[in-house]
Amino acid sequence: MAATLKDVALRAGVSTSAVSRAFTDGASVSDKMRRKVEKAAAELGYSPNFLARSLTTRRTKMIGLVSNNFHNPIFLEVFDLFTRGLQDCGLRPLLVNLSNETDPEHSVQMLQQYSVDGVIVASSTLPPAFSKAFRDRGIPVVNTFGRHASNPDVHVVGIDNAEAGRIAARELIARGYRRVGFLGGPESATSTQDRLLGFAEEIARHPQMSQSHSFARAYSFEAGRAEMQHLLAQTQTQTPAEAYFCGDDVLSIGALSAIRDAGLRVPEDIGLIGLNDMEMAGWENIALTTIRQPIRQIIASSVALMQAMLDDPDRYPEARLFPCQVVERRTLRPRPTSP
Amino acid sequence: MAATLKDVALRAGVSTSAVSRAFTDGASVSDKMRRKVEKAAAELGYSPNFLARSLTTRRTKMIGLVSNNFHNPIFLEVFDLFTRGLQDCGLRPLLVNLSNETDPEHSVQMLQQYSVDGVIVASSTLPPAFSKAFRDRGIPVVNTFGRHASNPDVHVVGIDNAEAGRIAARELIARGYRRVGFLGGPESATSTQDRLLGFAEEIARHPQMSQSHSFARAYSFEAGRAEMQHLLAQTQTQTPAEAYFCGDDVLSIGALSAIRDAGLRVPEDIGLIGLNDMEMAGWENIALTTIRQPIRQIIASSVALMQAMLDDPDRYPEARLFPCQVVERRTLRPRPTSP
DNA sequence: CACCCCATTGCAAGCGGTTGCAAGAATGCG
DNA sequence: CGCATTCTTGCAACCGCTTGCAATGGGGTG
Repeated sequence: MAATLKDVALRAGVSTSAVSRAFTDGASVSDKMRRKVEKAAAELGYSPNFLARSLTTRRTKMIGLVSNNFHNPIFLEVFDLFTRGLQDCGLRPLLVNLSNETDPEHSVQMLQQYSVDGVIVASSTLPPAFSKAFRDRGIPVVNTFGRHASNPDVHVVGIDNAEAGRIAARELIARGYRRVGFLGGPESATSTQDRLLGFAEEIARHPQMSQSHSFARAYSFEAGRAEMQHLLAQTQTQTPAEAYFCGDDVLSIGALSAIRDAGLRVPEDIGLIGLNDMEMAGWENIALTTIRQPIRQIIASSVALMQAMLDDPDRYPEARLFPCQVVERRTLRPRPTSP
Repeated sequence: MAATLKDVALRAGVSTSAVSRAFTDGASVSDKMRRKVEKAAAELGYSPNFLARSLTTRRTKMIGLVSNNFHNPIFLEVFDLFTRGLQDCGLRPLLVNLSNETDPEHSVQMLQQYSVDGVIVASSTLPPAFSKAFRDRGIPVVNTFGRHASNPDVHVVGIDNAEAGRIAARELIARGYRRVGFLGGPESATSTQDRLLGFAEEIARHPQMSQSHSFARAYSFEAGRAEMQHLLAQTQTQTPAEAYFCGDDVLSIGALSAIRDAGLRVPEDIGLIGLNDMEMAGWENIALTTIRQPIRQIIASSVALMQAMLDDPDRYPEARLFPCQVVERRTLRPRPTSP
């Protein structure tokens, strides 16, 4: 079918090694030889087979990109940035969707069988043990959006989720809210746990504050909407919060929709603060006050870290955390003007 | 590093062929042999190297998944469905982001070098010639969301875009609009061209109707919003349309935001009909009337077609088109009640 | 001109598997 | 029990490419 090394060698009247070297930069080849080979290769439309090459070089330049979050639009940007970032380094993402995978171990094995050079786990809802499984098999792994504390064995890039929770809490406190709620993603996600932790801890430091917690079943609009509907339906039995910190913008936007459906106003009746600052958060009819997670930096850093690990797989694991900032729009009431 | 075939053979005291066969289903091996091999393999933690295998079998089970649309949330669902669909067939998507690739030819070559078994081009904004380039190199290709007419050489799965344009036109006509507008995606996209074609053609059949056309620079919220702002700003110099057919829901939603920002109401002042029926279209505060594109079916069919082509690469090219339906919500005024 | 050095080239042995072929083992039949 | 037939198994070549090693040859030096 396609021309092979041997075909080119034959045509150029040289050895296969010569051809191989002509296609390897940094190899020892004379200019004359290279030209001769390139000519023959061009005539045959030859280009080297990466997979055959990888057999001896032990480098496939393929990176497993694993996620289970295909319902949060921010992940479209995540995939965009990752694929472009990897491509720019000459790496190829092998995408793995773990959404309804019963057995993550299966994916670990599969990626190993494809000899990926490394794996990026882009998720905070997959158990830390999953990322570790790669490391245990000697495959470099970066857990983007992961939890650093629980996983000292694995490289983590993301934000300090507990700190993000604290920031949200401080923001609500500063605006004079008293009864606040945490509306998180799945309770099993490390990001949810940590955001809750920081949030609850900070609120608890202020005796005048009261707090309640609830969790959406996924990081998605629908889940956020459903959970908020649920909260609003309970108002007979318990007092609703004056403002909610939602564990992600998608949850906030879902919640916003539920609140408006119920005939309530934001921020007059209920305040909301999200996390991420997704594109939509800035839309006129949403105008979500949120905590901005620096996605571009996080992903650029993840890719750079992966590259570094390809050179030195035994690199000492590190956590790269990026600071978050509040982006004020119009879903929280204004801070009281100082007297 | 990892155990190889030979290691297992040695340990089990059998030939490498035996081990190879034990891991190939349908191969001629006795149960006893298989058990013996499996035992040794388990002890060594062996699993076969797919890439080495592919060298002789000439099947990598990798499928190039190429797109350039990373700003339309519908594509998150597209990726979700594709990755799961492919995984369920034991295929692995190698994701290629062509967003700002200067030279698509480069990607064609790269995918060839990785010996993908086939390529799915999920885009209507890439030139048909791109899909054809794969076919010309003997790589099975499916162009999902592609244009069938212009590309009789390539398998296409999607909708009949011209018909979708006609449906939109009929819908606007039936609701008594007179001055209508087409607000499409990039003019170079085949989907835009065809939707416009059908739309314009149908409108032109009604002498009482007038139409205008404009194009957003991309299929994204921002682009739709910008283009609508532009249209609204022109009202001094020309009469705006009473209703717009937007070439995609993201454009509609962007346009909606621009219209509301301008202090106008939908559908009272301006009507909108979109295309896709993305999740968000159903949200309470959007409630977009739109033409539903059956994404799940389209993608399931694309994957099935790809599978069929792996068995028979010379399969005669076909176009699989799925019908669209209008989903009525609240961005068009009601049909006049019959007298 | 003899000698040494180094850049270039080819040889051949892999990388981790698969597979056609032929020999050996097991099975069925009369 | 003998023989034909079907299963199993191992051998060895090969998939397409890389690379250590040794051989070649050209150029510089004294």
